Amino acid sequence: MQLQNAISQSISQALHALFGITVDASSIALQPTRKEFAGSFTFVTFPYTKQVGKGPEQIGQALGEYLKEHAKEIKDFNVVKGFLNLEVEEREWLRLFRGMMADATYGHAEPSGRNVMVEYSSPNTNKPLHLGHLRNNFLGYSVAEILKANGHEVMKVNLVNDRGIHICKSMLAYEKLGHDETPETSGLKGDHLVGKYYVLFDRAYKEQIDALVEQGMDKEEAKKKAPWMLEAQDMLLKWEQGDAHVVSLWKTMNSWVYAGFDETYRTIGVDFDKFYYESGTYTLGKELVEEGLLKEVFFKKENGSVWVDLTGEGLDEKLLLRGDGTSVYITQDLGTAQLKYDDFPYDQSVYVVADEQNYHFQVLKAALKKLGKPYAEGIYHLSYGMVDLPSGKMKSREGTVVDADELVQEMIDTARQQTEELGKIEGFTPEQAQELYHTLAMGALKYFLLKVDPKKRMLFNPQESIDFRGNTGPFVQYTHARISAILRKAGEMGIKYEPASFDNFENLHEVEQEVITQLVNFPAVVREAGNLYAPSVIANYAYELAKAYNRFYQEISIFNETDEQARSFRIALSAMVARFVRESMKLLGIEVPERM
RNA sequence: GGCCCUGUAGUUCAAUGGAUAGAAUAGGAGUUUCCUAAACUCUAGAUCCAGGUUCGAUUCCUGGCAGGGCCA
Repeated sequence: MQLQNAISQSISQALHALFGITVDASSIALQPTRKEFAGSFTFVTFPYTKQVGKGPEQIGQALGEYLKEHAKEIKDFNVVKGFLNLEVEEREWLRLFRGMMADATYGHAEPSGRNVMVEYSSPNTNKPLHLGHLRNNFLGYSVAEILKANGHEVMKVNLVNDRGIHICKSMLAYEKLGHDETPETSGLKGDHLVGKYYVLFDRAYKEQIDALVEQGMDKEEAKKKAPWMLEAQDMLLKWEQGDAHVVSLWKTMNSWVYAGFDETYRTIGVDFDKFYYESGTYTLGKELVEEGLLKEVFFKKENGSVWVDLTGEGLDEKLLLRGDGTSVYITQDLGTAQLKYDDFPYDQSVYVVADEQNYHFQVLKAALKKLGKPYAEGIYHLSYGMVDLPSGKMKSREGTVVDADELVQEMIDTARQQTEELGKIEGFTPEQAQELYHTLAMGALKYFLLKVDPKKRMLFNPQESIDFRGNTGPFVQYTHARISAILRKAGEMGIKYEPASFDNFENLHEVEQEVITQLVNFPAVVREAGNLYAPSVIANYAYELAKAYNRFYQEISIFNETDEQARSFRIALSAMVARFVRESMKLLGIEVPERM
């Protein structure tokens, strides 16, 4: 990065010296040179033709000559149309390379002094996690890691949706049909056990609706009048009144679910600094509504309901509190935003929530702004699209969901099968092999879900989507394993590769320079990923780096090299690639194996 | 009906307004006495449509079309 800044500076000077125009160096953008042309960085001259009063080629030529003469970093140049391609001196690449070797925190920003809260996962407690939750969890965890690397203080929180009609449905079905079965007696993971009763409720509920419709009732009416629905609603009421029996059942069933979630979270490698529970937050927000009325930014309608007028913001009028004084979703979200801010005064609050809530978050942010809350501006909805299956949309009630636990297990089985077919587990203990399968499975899955722009819907094909070849997690992991083998061998042979061991080395191969170019990009990539909340930027980088290295690995021999300086340099280069691959993958929540 | 998001090779994904639109996979042709072939090399194949802004548009604007979502 310092290299690009230096070159931009030189171009700025050249523009002034040659043409007498003043262009700030920070506004001079360089782009990577396309690989069919010689050079590393390209400066586009088209935008300056009017100011300078010369043609794009002329400007390029003049700039190139000036830079070759005056800028010590520039070795040579060529001009193609309005594109000035600049070649960088080899010793400059090596200087940069030595610089990153000496800097253990290369790519990590200094502490920013900013607090960022990242809320993600936020499951319902009536059923187990599915594929869509995995996208959420991986995104949230990765974004948190990326923000940390950008120097922010990060708090990861999980707002568990542990109350409401949905959990009452599971509870009711359990009371009717459960026969006191427990995770222990059934052998089912707690969240799956509770999920089973959610499905059973739905099945019975549908039958009851059908029966009522057959008796001549209107379908909408039947949905409201079905006996189990009435009972579930009654149960919710009792829960709110603190009924001992209902609360006790609720606690028991939730504890099963939490045990199940804990296990899944551990398996997929995500964690949280703090949990919030909706049962503790659902009454919040009413004070803020009152505050809004006092400040006259909210208003009351005749029936007593409270609204906010957001038509000035391009939104609608939005209900904040019902006429009978009961909350709607947005009410508690207002209160929870305040609670979170009181707990951890944040500059940014990231909500990792599916894109069906886009409108909801616009309203939340706008309403908090109306209230004049200092934290409103920092609210950011990290919206992501659904994960579709080849058969279409996942629907939990129709049983077309991909269960998270099952999917992870299938991935592990696939990893085992592939590894065994390739005969790659010689010398592994059974425990090591198991660990490797898990690492590969999670690497494939996380990489697959994170390499895509979050806001796009994505397609998941269980048969085809998870590959271990090409642009995949295991490809990147494989690169790390290869390098690990090289470093082990270097260790066995007692070969040193600290900077002093290649002091006089200077003849860089093209592929070696390519690799260094990728390495140099690392800090800018981390920053960009942080600014955009985009793990995909990191994933693409890790892939490009691994690919550049594999090309190098294929073309250039390390241990057959007779020049000791060159050999040491190549080992050092490999070690640096391994380091950035490891760090990039860590930002995605993916581990890398020493061998595979 | 109003608002929001998305449309790129057969398929799954890339591309701060820049060059001949990149990858992967599937297809075709190769690379193994040499550090791990889960790799590498070559080949063929795409911007939903119509306008506009610009030296230059996959990208920005307008209007369609298609898919998805939200609000009544």
